[in-house]
Amino acid sequence: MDTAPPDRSPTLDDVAERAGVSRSVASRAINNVGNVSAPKRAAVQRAVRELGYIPNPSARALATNRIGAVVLAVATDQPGIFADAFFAQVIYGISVALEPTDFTLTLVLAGRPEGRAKLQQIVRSRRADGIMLMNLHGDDPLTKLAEQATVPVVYGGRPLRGEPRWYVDTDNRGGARLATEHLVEAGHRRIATITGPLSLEVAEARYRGFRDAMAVAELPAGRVEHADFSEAGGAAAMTRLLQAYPDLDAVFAASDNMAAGALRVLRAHGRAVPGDVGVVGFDDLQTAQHTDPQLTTVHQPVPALGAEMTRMLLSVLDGARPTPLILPTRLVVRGSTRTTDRR
Amino acid sequence: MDTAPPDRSPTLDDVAERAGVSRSVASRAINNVGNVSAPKRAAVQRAVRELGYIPNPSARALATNRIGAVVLAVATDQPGIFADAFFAQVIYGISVALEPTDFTLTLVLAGRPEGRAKLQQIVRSRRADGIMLMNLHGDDPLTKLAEQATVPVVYGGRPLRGEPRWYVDTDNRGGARLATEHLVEAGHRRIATITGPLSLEVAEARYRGFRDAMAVAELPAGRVEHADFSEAGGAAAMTRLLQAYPDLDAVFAASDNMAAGALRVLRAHGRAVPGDVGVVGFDDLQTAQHTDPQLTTVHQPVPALGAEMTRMLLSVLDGARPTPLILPTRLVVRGSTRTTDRR
DNA sequence: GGACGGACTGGAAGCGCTCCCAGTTTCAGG
DNA sequence: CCTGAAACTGGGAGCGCTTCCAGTCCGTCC
Repeated sequence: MDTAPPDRSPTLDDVAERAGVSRSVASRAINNVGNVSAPKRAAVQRAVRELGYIPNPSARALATNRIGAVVLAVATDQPGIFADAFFAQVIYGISVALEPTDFTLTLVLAGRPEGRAKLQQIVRSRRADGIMLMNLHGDDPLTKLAEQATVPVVYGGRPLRGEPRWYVDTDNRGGARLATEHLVEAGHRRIATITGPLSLEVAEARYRGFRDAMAVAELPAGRVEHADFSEAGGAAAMTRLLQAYPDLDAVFAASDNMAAGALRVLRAHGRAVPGDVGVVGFDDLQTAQHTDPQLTTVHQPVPALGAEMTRMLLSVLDGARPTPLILPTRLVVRGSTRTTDRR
Repeated sequence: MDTAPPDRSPTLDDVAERAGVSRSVASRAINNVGNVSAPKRAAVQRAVRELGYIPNPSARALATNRIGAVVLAVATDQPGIFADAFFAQVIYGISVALEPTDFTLTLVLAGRPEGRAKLQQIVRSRRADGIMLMNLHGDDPLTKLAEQATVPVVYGGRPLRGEPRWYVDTDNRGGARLATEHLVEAGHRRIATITGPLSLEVAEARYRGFRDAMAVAELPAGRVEHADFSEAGGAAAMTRLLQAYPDLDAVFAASDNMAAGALRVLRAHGRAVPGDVGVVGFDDLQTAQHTDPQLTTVHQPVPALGAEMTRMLLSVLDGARPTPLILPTRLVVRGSTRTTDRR
């Protein structure tokens, strides 16, 4: 018997020996780089199959300085951000885009200092070939880390200041504008908005889109409360809005969660939706379909966001120099807004 | 000037040279293994600091055959499973538990064949030191993979058949029992249930808990429809239930999403909740608070599930032999059930 | 004072792979 | 039949780290 010892997984040398070629030829055959004659290539492939050979990634990484991993870093310290499906959907998109490749996804929650340190460690020690960075707040120290990184960084959403070289974003401004225009068309005039935290570019952009539409419609855009994208925050903001502007007849909430909170408060105050007050959200997460009435909202392609970030990063790693990408949004009309002008 | 060339990150040799010791001593000092005198240890630490030395993980992995990564594999092919926050919460728990360690989290969606192949690749090539495996269906081929794996596998939830050596689960049966008992105590007698797919142990366990409680209360447990844990599936099942058992006065749905769907159908059929029909869900995800009325449900500690899986895996990697862990559930009473017996 | 044991040390051998480069073979063209 | 270029091959030098082990140094005890 000359079967390989079963307690050790086969190495490239084993493959080479079995195929009757040198290690270099085996390596070249396996990696599909040139200069291997057809018969030897076939012999190597056969040996690989017979031995069940799998290259050792550590050894390969050591030799090539390429790891075969990308990291998704989410810059948040609040568990709440993981309370809805947004990031799950992003991750899903990334995973699908990564499937046909040999890359692996590493996940880092870079909110709290420990997580940041970890990300820094990963980046500095080259445990990943590239970074996807999401949810940066205005003055986030991660921006610096990203700038100094020796591996490419693709942003998901833009940071508040500066324009990174590579990013994928959603058309937040356009979407917010769409939502507001929809309310205007339905005959609403005293439209309020609940924004997200303005230290987030996405919140800022949606607020700007709201003001764009209001300006075009020549309506006052002063009915504003700020919240934190959460249901509770939305509810609190709605309460404040009702107190400050009891005459409001519509609300554009910059997230579905906040819209859900607003809906709850409106019902508690006896305001009918959409009869008395129209409500539009943003995101089109599952939540939007669970509210009563179901939420008219702006759909953004969340898995596509993850997938496109991944594709962009991979193309950069591949030497390409892609341009930033803005994904489209669209309005999904459900039950929380009237579709016809009643006045 | 004899500063290190800036284009190359410092290696262990650089550290050793600067500290005036040999590479071996430097290595031992850095890894805190014995036989290094105090002054040399201090010298090494100083050199590490001054040079900003970070060990190269690939080289270390190659030499030690330990990678410093664990993988979370989610055995699903439906994007829907990522539509709610469940897995996001698990991931959050894992990340937090991993933070104080040097381990990194790799995520694999092992639903579709490509993903499975990838997981297999990762396991066989030792790209990870251990696996956390979730959401196994009854006859999932991954079970085999897990059995053959040379690295430890911790299950999140039990597989339908067999009892793995290491797992963390939620007390699904007890929770379902709690939920059903609650309905019984509120005076309901014609209680139906909407189960999850019974190829999932979790669905099976919750169904069993329901029957447990019904048996104790000496009530018939035949009002049953099966669904897929989703909102739409829950709605469809509710429709079927109403048709088959128009007299039902309560529903235990095995997930919040299905309960939300049930709620929607009940309202459409003019059944008041909780007046005419009491509804209890399971999970206590965010959804449960967004429905109208808010959902009485069984709370399960999802981040803790992730965290405990992680801790268990790490302890196994550390040589310990922990026993399986069942996390407690508790009933959260909200608006979808009456709290007092009205009859 | 010499021998012995324990604490340290550092040279060197890998871990498994890639890739440079020198050498060999092949073959077309003159 | 010879020459030179092109195609292919395989030896070997790393990549940066851990760890075995033989050796050195020291203090101590008889």
